[in-house]
Amino acid sequence: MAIIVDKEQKKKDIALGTKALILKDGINNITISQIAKAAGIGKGTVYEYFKNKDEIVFELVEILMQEHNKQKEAELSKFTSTREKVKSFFSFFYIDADKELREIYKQFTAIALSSTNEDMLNFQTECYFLYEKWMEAIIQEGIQNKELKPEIKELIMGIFAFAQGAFIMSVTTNAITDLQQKIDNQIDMLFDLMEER
Amino acid sequence: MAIIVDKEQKKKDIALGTKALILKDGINNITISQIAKAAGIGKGTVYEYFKNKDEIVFELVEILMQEHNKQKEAELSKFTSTREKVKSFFSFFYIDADKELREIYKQFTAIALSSTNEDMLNFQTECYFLYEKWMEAIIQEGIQNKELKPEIKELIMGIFAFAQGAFIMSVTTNAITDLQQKIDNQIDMLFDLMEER
Amino acid sequence: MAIIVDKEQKKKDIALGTKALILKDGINNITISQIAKAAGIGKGTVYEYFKNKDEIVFELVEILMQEHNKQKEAELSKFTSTREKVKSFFSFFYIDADKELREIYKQFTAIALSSTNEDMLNFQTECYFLYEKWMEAIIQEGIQNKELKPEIKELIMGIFAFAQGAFIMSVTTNAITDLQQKIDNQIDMLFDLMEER
Amino acid sequence: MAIIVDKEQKKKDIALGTKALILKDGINNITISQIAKAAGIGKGTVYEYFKNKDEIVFELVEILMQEHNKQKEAELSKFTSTREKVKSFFSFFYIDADKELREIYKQFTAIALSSTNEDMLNFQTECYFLYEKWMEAIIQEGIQNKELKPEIKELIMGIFAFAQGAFIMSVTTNAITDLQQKIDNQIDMLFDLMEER
DNA sequence: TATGAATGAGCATTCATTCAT
DNA sequence: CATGAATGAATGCTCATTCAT
Repeated sequence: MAIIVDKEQKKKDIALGTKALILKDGINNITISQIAKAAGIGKGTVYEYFKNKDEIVFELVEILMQEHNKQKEAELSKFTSTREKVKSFFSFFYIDADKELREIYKQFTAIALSSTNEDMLNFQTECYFLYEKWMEAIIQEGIQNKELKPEIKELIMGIFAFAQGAFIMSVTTNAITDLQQKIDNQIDMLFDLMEER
Repeated sequence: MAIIVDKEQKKKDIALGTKALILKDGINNITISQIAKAAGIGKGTVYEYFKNKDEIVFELVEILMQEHNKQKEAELSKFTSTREKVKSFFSFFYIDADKELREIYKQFTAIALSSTNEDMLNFQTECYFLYEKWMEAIIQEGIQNKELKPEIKELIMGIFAFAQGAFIMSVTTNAITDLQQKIDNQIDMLFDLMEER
Repeated sequence: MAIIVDKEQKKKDIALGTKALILKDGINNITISQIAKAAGIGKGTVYEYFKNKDEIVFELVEILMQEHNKQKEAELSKFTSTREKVKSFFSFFYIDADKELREIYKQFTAIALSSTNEDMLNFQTECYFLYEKWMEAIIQEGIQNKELKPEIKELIMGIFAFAQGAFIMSVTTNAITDLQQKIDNQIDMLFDLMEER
Repeated sequence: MAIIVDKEQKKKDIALGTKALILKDGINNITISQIAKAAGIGKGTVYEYFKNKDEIVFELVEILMQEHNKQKEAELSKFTSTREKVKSFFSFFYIDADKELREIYKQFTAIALSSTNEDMLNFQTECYFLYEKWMEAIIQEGIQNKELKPEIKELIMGIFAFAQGAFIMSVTTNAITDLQQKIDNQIDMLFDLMEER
């Protein structure tokens, strides 16, 4: 009988093993050798689980995202007001607990911007729609609770763009210092418009 | 004196020579050899003008930005209302005429996100402040014209972040289709709040 | 006893399973993984039947050759004249029915030419002698029938070399188009010399 | 001023440097590293002169062939009878002086047989036509000298195939020992048919 | 000042074979 | 008997940078 291995789990282990490497050296500067060593396996073994280097990064981002989403979901359930939920939603961009994930998100965005890879595009689109639906659900709940006026989702989607842009500015310049305040302000401004009075 | 000017001009020529290459193959996929050939000079000569490959990209972006800013300034002077001026300001992110520059901006942003280079950070910060001042001037003018309520610049700066984020989403996903409308809507929404009635 | 037959049969099955792969991708481009999958067994199991990859190819060629020889023998019995028998003998190099086998023979010849393997040499020598004896029997029969003058076998062996060389030229260049005609001509020429008049 | 290098000469030097390696280890077993070392240059430098590994082998074969052809031409001029010229022509396949070249020819044939490369096919076709023309010229001369009956070239071309095939048999089996005699016999037989009496 | 020849470290990927189960 | 997970050696090729001329 052959050795039975939980392939799915091992994939995850390998991918997660790259996390520390990416944080230390950056996605572009890690080698398959390093990945294999970090996972405690041979170089060839990596290719038993992943077709190529890119896929490892994809897997890692997917794992971390799911993990993050689970935590975020729990976190959001603690808040009752929609405003607080939304603020909490975007706290990813500034809270200390998400620092590492943010660093990976940053690097991943860099790859997305320089890549013409179709898979990358699809992956990012999926992510976008996932968060969009999530946010819609939050908003919808707010509307049903009579918290919010039945406004168009366009406005709330604007916060996505704003938060993303503000985050990028904050990491590519020295000009943005109080990212949390900026994001919260924007959310407050929007909610002041959207809330039922 | 003349020689100095020549040297400066040659730097520009070399950098501008890379533009077509970058648009065709991407910054990450062009070689010093190609750059030298495009500029009609030897590979070694490139290093007489630039310390390394990155600097060439910096120079190019700087040149293009200045050029773009000059055009934008002329363009803005055509509009009388502040709202139109601001809309025109952000039209960079969608008008066809800026397509090429946008592609380079995209790639440059990717570099900025993955680099930890101090020069890069400073360059981006400078750019940010330049545009911030510019926008402030526009807003200030609107206030003096009694067009706008003396609102905080924070709001208008929000559009920067929004536009940047929306742009990045539009190029990294398939989810954003009507970028112009989204940006214009956001501006309109903001101006509806800010305008004197 | 039954088990031994089974083992021998399984070896054949595995080897025959590679045939389609070789025709599709070439001997040099197929992997043990593919071979195992084609045979419906595990990679490790392949090594229960063969010492290494080369041996599988040997086995296949041997099987196909025997198969081919059996068919050829039946075919030859249909002809009464020695000339026709000889022509039929060499038809391997051009008839459509042997196209696949020819492709494998071609690839096998490439291996033989680049290998210094002793087994390979012996295998090829055996094959040579087998065909030589066969041809001798045909010629001998022709002599006994008073069809042929008791000529030296050298001449007829020359056709072997000719046919082989012409075949190789036909597959390594674009210069040889009518291989059948060329081979038949050569045989006719030789028989015109050899036949009793 | 740049360093002036005779690129064409250096290409030749690099290619010729691989000759000993090929004879020692075989074309398939030499690495770019070895080639570079043999040429006394860096690995990268090899790629300044050749697009890939295959091209180096092509270059070598071309050089050796031209060299061989030059010698052969001189050699042939020493003979007056067409029969001797033709025998000398095919002596390549057995004389000791061409042993090395023959080894390379053998390996190159192996590559040709296993490759589907278009360039290889064209190269081989060119070679074939070159030798065909050459042989035609020799035969034509024999006809004009009234040495030969104005026979079809087909017959003489048959020797090409024969010699090639006999050579391949001689190196892939242990069955052919007196290759020279076999080839000479075949030529004699043909000339006995072709000569004016 | 200008050149371009030379470099060599660096890296992703493949695959025949082994061996623990 | 059968397996398939694990391996790691092996290799072609790239390219920013240097430096002799």
